[in-house]
Amino acid sequence: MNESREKLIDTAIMLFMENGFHSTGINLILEKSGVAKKTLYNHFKSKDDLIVAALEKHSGLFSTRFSQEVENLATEPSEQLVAIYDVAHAWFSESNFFGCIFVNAVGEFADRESSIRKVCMDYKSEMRDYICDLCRRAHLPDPEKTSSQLALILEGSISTAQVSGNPDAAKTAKDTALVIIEKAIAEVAPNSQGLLGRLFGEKRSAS
Amino acid sequence: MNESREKLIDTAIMLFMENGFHSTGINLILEKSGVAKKTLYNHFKSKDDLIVAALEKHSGLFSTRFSQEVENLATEPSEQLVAIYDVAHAWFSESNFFGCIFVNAVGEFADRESSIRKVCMDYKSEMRDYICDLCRRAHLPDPEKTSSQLALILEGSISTAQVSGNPDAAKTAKDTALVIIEKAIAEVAPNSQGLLGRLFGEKRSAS
DNA sequence: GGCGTAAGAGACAGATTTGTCTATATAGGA
DNA sequence: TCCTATATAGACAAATCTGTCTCTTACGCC
Repeated sequence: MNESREKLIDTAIMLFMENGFHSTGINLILEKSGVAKKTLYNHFKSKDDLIVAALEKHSGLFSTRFSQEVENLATEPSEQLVAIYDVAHAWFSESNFFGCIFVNAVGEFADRESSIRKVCMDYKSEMRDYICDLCRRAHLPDPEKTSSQLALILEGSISTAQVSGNPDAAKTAKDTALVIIEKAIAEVAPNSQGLLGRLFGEKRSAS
Repeated sequence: MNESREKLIDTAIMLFMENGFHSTGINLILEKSGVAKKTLYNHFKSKDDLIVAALEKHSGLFSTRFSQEVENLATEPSEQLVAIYDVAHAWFSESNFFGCIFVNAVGEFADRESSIRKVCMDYKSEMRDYICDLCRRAHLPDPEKTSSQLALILEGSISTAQVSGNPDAAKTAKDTALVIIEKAIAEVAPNSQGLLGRLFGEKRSAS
């Protein structure tokens, strides 16, 4: 149901990612999606309304896809925390990687009260909550703090990969995250070097 | 000399930061700067040309201002590495903080061959080189790697503060950077806990 | 004083933008 | 079969954008 509405949103988010929001005209979205202009304004009040809907759908889709791929790579929560950065590396390597669409959106719509901005804030909270949940299940002593740090590292790798065009920013992020996670684990179990060695030993000797 | 040219660039970069590039029209720049349209196109070939010039000037200005403020806060290179995130916190707290203009620019101009993009890549290299130099002077064992990590953490705090509107992302970044720096120092001098305690002890007990 | 360069002020062209409106076609349910 | 949504197709209005061009003013230099 609402097939044309979904096609509009899907086409729009793709074009917004590639060329930005202001730079992408309504007419291009219509042409690429094969939908009539009347239909667009039948579903959406304005272009901004379409932007909000597109960001909202992408937020949900991306979050679930991301956590799904993390779960595909690892089962233990502590391993999943590290796998985040492997998923990020795969993402950065995609030909249609253009950075975080939500950060890009905030760059174009600075108005702090805009609903566009609100979607972006919500998405970032969601990602941090997801990481926080993993920290909790990994029994890290301060999940709130550690998840803020790990989310910030992920954020940094996205921007760095976007500007430099080099996916290896994810590897730097992984190295950094490992140090943070190791330190957090060491705080709650100072003499569990065996566990650490089993989980991360091969990574540390490789670096 | 070239007073109107500089006024154009200064006005443009301010408006680009606040409202984005495509969203900021030539006419607004002219009105705010009090410069005639003829003069603009006398100095610049096109709007894109003005954008490049504005980004280039801002790159130099911001880099020197940033390192200057770091030097004002600390003298020892190892302390300066940490002070970076205090300077960042002050920056995030400014009323006219709109994230990293270079990341925002890449978000709007995805073309990898564009000269706009090139300026952004050069700026990020410059910042990393600056941090790398500090790492070297702090005698950290692997300045290339550590500076990549510290630059990535800084990058993450910028995006996070931009989207959330909360300057405290700089504090999270500082905590994270401290762990990375401590670990790097521990590698080159495993039993210098006294030095570490003197440098960072009060920070650790506060966290 | 005269001259030439640079800038102010803004009309104008041409392209492009968002959004509205009309006319037409199509598909599903009563 | 007919009726009601919903879709297409696209002309059109009104605003806005970049970039050009003309006319006038002002300032520095010889």
